[in-house]
Amino acid sequence: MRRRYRAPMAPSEPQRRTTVHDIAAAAGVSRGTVSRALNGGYVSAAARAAIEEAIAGIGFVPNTAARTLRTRRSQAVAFVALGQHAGAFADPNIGAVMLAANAVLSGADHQMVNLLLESPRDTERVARHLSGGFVDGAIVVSARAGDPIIKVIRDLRLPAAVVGHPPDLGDAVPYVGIDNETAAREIVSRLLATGRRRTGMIAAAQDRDSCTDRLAGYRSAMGPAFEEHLVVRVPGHDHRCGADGMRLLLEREPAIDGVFAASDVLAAGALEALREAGRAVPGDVGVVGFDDSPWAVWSQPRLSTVRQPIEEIGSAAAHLVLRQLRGEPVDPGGRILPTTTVWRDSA
Amino acid sequence: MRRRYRAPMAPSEPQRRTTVHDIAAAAGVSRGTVSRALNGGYVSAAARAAIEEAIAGIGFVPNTAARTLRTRRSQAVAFVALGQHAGAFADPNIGAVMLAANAVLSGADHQMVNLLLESPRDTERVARHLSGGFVDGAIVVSARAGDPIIKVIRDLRLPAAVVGHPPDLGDAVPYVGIDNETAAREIVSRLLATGRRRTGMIAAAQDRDSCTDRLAGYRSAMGPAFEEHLVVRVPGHDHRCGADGMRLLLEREPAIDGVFAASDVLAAGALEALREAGRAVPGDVGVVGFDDSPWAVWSQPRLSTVRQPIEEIGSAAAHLVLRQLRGEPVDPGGRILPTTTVWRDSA
DNA sequence: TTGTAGGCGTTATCAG
DNA sequence: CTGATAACGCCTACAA
Repeated sequence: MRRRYRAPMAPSEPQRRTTVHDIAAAAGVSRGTVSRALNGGYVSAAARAAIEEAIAGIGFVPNTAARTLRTRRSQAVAFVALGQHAGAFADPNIGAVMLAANAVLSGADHQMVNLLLESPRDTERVARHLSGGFVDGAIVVSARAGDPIIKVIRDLRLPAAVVGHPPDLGDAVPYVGIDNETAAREIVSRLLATGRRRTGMIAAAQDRDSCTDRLAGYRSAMGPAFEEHLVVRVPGHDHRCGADGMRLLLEREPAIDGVFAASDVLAAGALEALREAGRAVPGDVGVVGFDDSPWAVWSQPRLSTVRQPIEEIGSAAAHLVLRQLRGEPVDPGGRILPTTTVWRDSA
Repeated sequence: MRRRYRAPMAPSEPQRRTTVHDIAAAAGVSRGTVSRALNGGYVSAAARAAIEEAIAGIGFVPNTAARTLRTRRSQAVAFVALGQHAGAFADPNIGAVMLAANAVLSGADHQMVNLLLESPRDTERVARHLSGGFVDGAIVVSARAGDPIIKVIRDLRLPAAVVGHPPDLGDAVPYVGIDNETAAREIVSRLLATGRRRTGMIAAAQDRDSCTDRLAGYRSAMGPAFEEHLVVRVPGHDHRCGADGMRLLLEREPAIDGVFAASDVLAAGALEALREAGRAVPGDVGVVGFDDSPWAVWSQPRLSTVRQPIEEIGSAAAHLVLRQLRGEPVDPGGRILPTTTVWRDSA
């Protein structure tokens, strides 16, 4: 039952909102008293009651901008995601980090604001936001070497924490992450221990520390058996890249019997290519991934992979920022959290 | 090469930042002139040059809080995601909407601020943020009937747009979405046209309009053939729910030869259950999904599904808010964007 | 074209 | 315990 005509909505003129002033007048006290009542200072029971009644009656929400201006604190922390091309927020890892960080910040009564960086134009505007007192601190995820936003944060001395550690990070900003190299070495070693003779790797673009480190771990596990042509590099993290990478690997080394993919989604793509090629997994070829993402459990067969303590990473980053906000000293450098190898059916 | 000892970072005392005042002094002009130079007013070439030099020399970023307080505009728009339990931001649909909205807002030099709502505590704080002049407008995604944040926005008369339309939305907030019912009817009809006799549906929890509408579309396509026991309801959108739902359906109706899943991820789960049960897809059972998400193309076989114009939805929502911000009247009610049926291999 | 001054809504200081 | 009063940093009449 759709109405035939609906008047366009009036151009929204921001209605005047009630202020401390109004509350003070309604309650018959001074603005100072209202402010103290709100922020937990000494206020007589009578005054407090009058103020609460006034607020209940005419409603009141403190103006954030004014409060921020005065106190120099916004009670907000930025969650900055460097999203190149596609959705950084769509990455399940980042989503989980975000959720965990939000929970911690929320508990400390801080608002998490997500800032998405995609274009240079974004960078500039986000830099302005960070500099302009919009937030008290920042958590940065998926930064690459040379990301300008890191420099902005450092110059600003904005309390911050970085998830992962871009090579050029330095000591000015603490970070939290995992030991990608060791984790990769462990799972590859385990794969080799299942009797594989020719094990390759599907590696991703090398502009992020996690990628180089995982490759290093593979190399170290392979030891003298390492051969350059067993490593294919793919541009992105999607299953098509994984499939293409696997096909290339099969071409280069038809006798391949093991594959380490730099992420589960790549491994899932590899499974597809192997299926096409008529190779059995794990019979003919053992496959392992990284991340323990939804792909890992939905794949056929389910992937053996490395689980990162994502939630812990998110909350550690949040705590790192909060600690700085409270003025407590924090050790520079990184917090490395432990990973676990999850052994399933693909190897 | 790890240093053995690193001094803890000094508790960050927010350094004093340079203000218009400083720039004015350095450039030998008044604060008013500096402000005008920044905001495009009449300024002599000489003054402008001096000001720019001063800024280049000592650096300057306008204080957002002060500017917001004065102009009553924050140049920021909230992207509010009602994330129940798990990551709303992990949902690829929401991620894509977000990206598209960000692109539009970014082009209009507005900052998109993501606000994540999970707990009641979040709701309260986010309401405060929206009310407190932190943002000029809001885009709301995945709201359900009765979500308190909608009421907050309505009461505030905050320029906003809702993605999807919770049943109790009313006319105060414009929305943008798709016609779930028609889209569902179309794809189910097409499935039926492949000669299926017993077609069931895996439906999700009914607290969201999209779910009820998709169910309605299925029902309408089925016509007199509709039977209550052919519909199973599952609590969430993950592939396990899909698999469980499919198993239940097989149990209730062993002769089933068609399934409409309310989302691709559910359909993917259904495929798994069908594989277990030894049913061929699409030979024995035809399966269709909804969303055209990554699941659809990675499944074996690839899913026939409904594609939503996600990017258009995101940018339409952003434009809706921007238009209100510019004071232009907008028609209340909804913008319904067209969907397309994507026919692949699963039916 | 430029300088001056008032005020946006809060909180904090300081007398009462 | 409470009430004035002065900032916080910026923009914008208004006057020069």
